[in-house]
Amino acid sequence: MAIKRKPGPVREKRSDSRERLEQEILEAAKRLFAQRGFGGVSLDHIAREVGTAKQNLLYYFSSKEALYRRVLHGVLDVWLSYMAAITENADNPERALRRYIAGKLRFSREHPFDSRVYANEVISGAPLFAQEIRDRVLPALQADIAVFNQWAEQGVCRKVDAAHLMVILWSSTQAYADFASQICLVLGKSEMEPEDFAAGEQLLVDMVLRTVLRVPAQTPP
Amino acid sequence: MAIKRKPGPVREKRSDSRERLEQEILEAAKRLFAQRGFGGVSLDHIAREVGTAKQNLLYYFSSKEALYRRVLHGVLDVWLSYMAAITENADNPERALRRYIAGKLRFSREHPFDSRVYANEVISGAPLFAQEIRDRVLPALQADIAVFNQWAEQGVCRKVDAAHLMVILWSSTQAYADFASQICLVLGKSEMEPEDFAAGEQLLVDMVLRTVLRVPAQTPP
DNA sequence: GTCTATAGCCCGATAGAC
DNA sequence: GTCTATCGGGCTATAGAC
Repeated sequence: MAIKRKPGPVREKRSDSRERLEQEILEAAKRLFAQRGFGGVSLDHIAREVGTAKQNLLYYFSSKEALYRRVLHGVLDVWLSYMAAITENADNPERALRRYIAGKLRFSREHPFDSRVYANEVISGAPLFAQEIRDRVLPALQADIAVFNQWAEQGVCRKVDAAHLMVILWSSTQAYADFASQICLVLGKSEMEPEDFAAGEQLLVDMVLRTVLRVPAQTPP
Repeated sequence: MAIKRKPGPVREKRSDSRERLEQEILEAAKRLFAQRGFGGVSLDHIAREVGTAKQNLLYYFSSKEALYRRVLHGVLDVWLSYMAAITENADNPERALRRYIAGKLRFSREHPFDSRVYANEVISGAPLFAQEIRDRVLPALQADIAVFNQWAEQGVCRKVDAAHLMVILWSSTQAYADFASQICLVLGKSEMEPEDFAAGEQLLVDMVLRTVLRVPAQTPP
């Protein structure tokens, strides 16, 4: 049966398994880079984690740095996918802020390794990442800032320094992933539970709404 | 003159120069560990930075890890020295919070490398540092939390989740050191200036006082 | 696509002259 | 205390058999 040897299905199968292994490599690399940083991880570590040899990693990725860049790129995809709440709810400041904070905290809970890889790279001065941050993160942040300023102009919100508000929102939500080990020590737990994220979210939402909204719309004393 | 050869002065001189070089090594190591993490720095890098050979580093410090531990210990000394504002002003919540935030932001501005070394270590799960955090940071944090709860009991402040408030204060102030490269991109500057720290401080103080104090005591609309 | 083998380099650490 | 020399090992990356 010639059909079995047709390029189509065969290529597809190969491509599928190739893609699956590639994905496994990227996941393992992400976890290790998150924990030890680029310089603290060897291709050998990553290869052992996925049960193959390091030479195979260099078949799928042209170099260690190329692998790291692919990890960074994927991290940014995930990061950005959690950040659209403000522009999507530009007609409703309270809902926009609530959803933005909830989304960023969900990102920290569901993707702690992505968060830490991103943090490591930014702390290092983003040597390999500055351009991608400029091209993909900055436009999103500036759109958010524009929405804040629009709210202030329309008089529906108090005028706040939107750039610094974004810094505070971004860093405090990200802390629940990046600094989890320290938060656990403070809370006296071995790992954070859903109610801890909920408590952080409630406080942060409270702080932001009190500061930004003209009409106090929420929580009891 | 035998006095010149007396052990006292000679030892003191040797000890002084030894201490000076030791301090130079620690400073250079701190800067490099802050930027690249433990695994991303070699003894050679550090030695070149202070103009000596790596073998000399191993004369002053018994191993790379021992050097790193000494850096961490020094970082914690500095970090803690900026954190006493709350317990020192337990009689005046507004002043305590204003000074705490100002102090932590001053730490970020004056000691960005210390801040980043600390952040790197915590992101990695604090493998070498958990004990020292438990022994030195936790007591300070718990004392602060106790002061918050005391304020709430006395009725001078609203009841807030003090642990999560500390997380937000800590992470957002630290962001001005750790994530400076990204904040600069957002602000469109090559480096942050005093007025940027002032703007962040003003917003954060505003948010915290609005949330914590019963009597709105400060800023205009 | 996955193996073995290996080139070529850099690493942390030690030994010993001075 | 600082130097040269060097060990043993791990590193990224390449070459080539299968």
